[in-house]
Amino acid sequence: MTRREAGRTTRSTRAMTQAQQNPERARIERYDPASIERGWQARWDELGLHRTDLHDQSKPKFYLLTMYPYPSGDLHIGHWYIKSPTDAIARFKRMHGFNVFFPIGFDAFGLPAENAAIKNRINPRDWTMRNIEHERGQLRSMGATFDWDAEVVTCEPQFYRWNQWFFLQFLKAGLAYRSVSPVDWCPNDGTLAREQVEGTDRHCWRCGAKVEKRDLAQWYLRVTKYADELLDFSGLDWPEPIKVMQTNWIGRSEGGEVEFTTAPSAHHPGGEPIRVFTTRPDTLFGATFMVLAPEHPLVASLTAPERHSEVEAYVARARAATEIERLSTDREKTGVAIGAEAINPVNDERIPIFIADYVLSGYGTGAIMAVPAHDERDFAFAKRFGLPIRRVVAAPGSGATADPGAAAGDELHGAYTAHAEGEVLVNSGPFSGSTAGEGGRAIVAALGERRLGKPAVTYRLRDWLISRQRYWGTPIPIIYCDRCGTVPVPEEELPVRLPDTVDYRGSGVNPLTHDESFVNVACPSCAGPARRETDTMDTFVDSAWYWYRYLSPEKAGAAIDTKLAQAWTPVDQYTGGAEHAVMHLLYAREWTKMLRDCGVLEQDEPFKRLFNQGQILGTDGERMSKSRGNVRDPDDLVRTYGADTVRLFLMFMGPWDQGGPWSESGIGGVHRFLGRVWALALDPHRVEPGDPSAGRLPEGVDAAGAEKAIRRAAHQTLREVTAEYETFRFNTMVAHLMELANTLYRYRGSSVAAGPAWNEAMRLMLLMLAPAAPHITEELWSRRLAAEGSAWASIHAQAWPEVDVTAVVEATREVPVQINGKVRDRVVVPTDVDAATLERLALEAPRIRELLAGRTPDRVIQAGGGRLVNVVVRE
RNA sequence: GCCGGAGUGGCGGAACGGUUUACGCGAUCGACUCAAAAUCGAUUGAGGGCAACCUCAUGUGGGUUCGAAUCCCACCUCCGGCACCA
Repeated sequence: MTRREAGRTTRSTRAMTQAQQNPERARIERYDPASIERGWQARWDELGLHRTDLHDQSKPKFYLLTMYPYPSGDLHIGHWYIKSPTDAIARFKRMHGFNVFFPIGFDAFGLPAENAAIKNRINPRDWTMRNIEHERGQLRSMGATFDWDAEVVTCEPQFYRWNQWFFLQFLKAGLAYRSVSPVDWCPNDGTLAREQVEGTDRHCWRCGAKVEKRDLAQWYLRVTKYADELLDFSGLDWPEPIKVMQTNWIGRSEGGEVEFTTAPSAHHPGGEPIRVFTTRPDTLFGATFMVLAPEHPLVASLTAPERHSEVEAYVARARAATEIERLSTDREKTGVAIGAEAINPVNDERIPIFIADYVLSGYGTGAIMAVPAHDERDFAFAKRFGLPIRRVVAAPGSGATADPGAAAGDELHGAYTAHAEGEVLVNSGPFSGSTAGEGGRAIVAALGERRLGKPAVTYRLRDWLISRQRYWGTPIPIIYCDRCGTVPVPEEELPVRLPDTVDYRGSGVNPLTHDESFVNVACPSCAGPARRETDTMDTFVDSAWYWYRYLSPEKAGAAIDTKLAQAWTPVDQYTGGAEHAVMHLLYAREWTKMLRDCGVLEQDEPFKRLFNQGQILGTDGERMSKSRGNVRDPDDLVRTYGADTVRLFLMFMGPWDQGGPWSESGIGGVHRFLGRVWALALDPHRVEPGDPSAGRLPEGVDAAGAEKAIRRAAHQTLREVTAEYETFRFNTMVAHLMELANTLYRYRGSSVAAGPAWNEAMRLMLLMLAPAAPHITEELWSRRLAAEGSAWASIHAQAWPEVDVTAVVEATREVPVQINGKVRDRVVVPTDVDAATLERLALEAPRIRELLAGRTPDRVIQAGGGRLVNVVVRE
């Protein structure tokens, strides 16, 4: 026992003795979190209570992961909202005998560091490291049981070298590739990351300039390969909304691919195939024009000479327009004819070809057949440009028939897109008259025979663009040589380190591009002069696998200790915000699948169970952010109330998955509750002067009855609270503990106070509260042990208590009696009453007899095995 | 526009189809105190009644049921995501 411990024991023993001898006068010290929390945090650290032996097989493992923070400088109350309940889960699981691994780290690469560096002329690394140091202190002040030995900081070369190594594996496996594509570009600051483009008008976050598109050679990861597999969530216990969002993001769409050909003309020989993707092959006869994306590769060669200037102007305009402008549905359709025609393979009809920005180059084939009668967008375009509209699907009984003249498009006020039962094809040559479903399949089959069409599936999911024109990220390990082309950096030369000195030249341009010592390098293959890739990786790369690195953060020979990964992953429980639904959480799944395909891992999925806590907003209802000035600093709250109160308040506020605007009006109530627990534990005999019934047992209750009631309350609470921890219903968990405290308060100062039942209840109270409020419970636990003369042992190393079912049963219970569904009386009956007796007792209840006034009930219903009786009587 | 989620006291929120409003905040009153704070106790959905009690209330309107905050249909509002994806 340490000196401090010894001192504490003497003090607390003395306080208790005084209280027992002189209940009227004795005053215990008040609950003062500041004087106990630091001490216990240091003690836990010393003892290594939270260091996990990953090789310990004697206990079942539990990998608990919470999303690591970005070190922006200050954690706000929202971070605590995620982390303190998660820590309670860790402690709860440990008390259940699990070997819990609960690591933490820092998502240390990213834009704010560079932004601050440019503004304040400091190195992004120094800025980041200083913030991390500060946040470590904040996280420790919370009293969380993070295993700091496993900490991972992603901007360290020992971490990011493995990003590079993975990239090289992906390159070998054909999962990484380079391609020219349009990226967001700011005229002042150069290329922007996706998150640097703000607002619906898509402006640069730093200078406010309009962002446009530029073609750049970029590195991609071939994640679309996993589209179908990513749609499979079987075996994952994830929130339904996240699964829905990912499913929509992946956007699988089934249809057919149809090959049109270009018609010969004065400037073009024709015969060039143009493939289109459609989900409505049944409407093929209704195609009256074709639209290509402005970026479609055939646009230049197909455009008629006299149309060139107009087409080029349109393409340039489409390129400059912001994406939102382009994609906005309420904007009027624009486009130009390119002076060429396509031939529809089903009827050899020649239809004009347009380019229009409502057709996207990145989806399907970048070309569509336009069926204005059955597609709203095509309809709007046709109306605008005066193009024919031909109806080819008719609802039964609509009057439209196979007769071509009967269904002129002019009659339509909008596209007919509904799918009515039994709708049939019209104006569709040999397919007219068949139902839409059959006809569609028959059309695809007919085209298939001529090799002009086939069933096809497309996805909205795109490959992952990982190139960022930024300094503060993982350098992409590639060298460009004039003689050898694109050469990967040899694995043994990893890591490609970020240079320590950074010269921003006062602008946002990637400083790596003008760092000669970084850029100039000898080609690994021919030793001639070559240049390094200066792009770095998206920071979502780091978070796509960081939890594997926690298992062996120092390991030098490999990214992941595969043995430990096999034993410890997938993660059993992941907690974090839903804002990462389709970014981080999807990238993480993709990365694990890519690692599996490269033979690094065996598992298919990273996170078995996921929980999304709600988001704490500012008092203004907006997202908390420094720039809005609405962040709440947890340090202040901890100074005022102590970490236990803050932790408990965050759990008590409301359902964990809900969040909402920050309001601390109730925090005093939670603090008061802990003060009451403190008083119950240390001063059970006190008689409050303000309570007329204080110090006496409730009317008509003897000591034995009181003890029984106390035990019942304690064990009932234990039953509820255990279930609530398991299902993360922390708000009602706290409420139940408050109720138990209220119950005990009724017996405070009475003859049963500090008696056997009371002591048992207090023991359970402390154990139940321990995961949520670890400091106060540890303090009271240690005093309790000292008072008993037992050796100290941490409350957090205790086993979770068992419910004594015999304590919970009651001899009698109260049953509400309803007449026609309205409660009119209650009867007290033996717990084991049979249905017939219950009915008789219910009908004999005074109010019931009075209200029935001699009438015979039509029915008597007993609900829930006799928990309620409803007497039905007709008026 | 499409896809999710949510609407319960003055407020945060409880409630396996079965006693609506647990727990907490706030408010009012009382005890302790010279006083205040802290602490302790009581009351607190709305309306009516001296009372015991009665009536009405879970966004709106219907429905199913002995019984609906809960299930079904239609609508309104708020929050989140996607947004011309052929």
